[in-house]
Amino acid sequence: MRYWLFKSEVSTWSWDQQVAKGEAGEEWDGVRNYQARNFMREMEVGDLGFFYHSQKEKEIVGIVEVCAAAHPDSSTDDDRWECVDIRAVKPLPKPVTLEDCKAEPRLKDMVLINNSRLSVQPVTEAEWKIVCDMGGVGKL
DNA sequence: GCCAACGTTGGC
DNA sequence: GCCAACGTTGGC
Repeated sequence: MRYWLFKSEVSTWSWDQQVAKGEAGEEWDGVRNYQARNFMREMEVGDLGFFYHSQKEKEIVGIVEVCAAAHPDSSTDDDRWECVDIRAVKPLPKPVTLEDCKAEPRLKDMVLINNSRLSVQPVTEAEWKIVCDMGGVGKL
């Protein structure tokens, strides 16, 4: 079981849209970055991830679960690109902002802080627990 | 709206 | 295979 972080601009694909897809989930398509794609290839069904709103809100707003392993990205004919499907699990009772993460010394190595441009990134188990605590997430 | 960081492209 | 030019992302 591994942990991840999915980043999206609200105007492109928001948490609310993700929630509206319900149990079926939705393709995390449109990723055109090799590093991000490689992480998606490593994902397994059941892995959990944070859903992060970039640019305006800059906060982790919810938790998602990988519900389909990597497969060709249906938004392009280019077979280099693959994506996974994710479904919303639950929102964070208290969203954790980028600022909050920067203020927490134990999160200083988070990829989110150190490589802000990577749209799909790994999260360590320790980081996962800290952010869940900060966000008021109870049992999943 | 600006700019720094980064990834990709293409000429050599 | 190097590197300059360019485009994109995302924090500020």
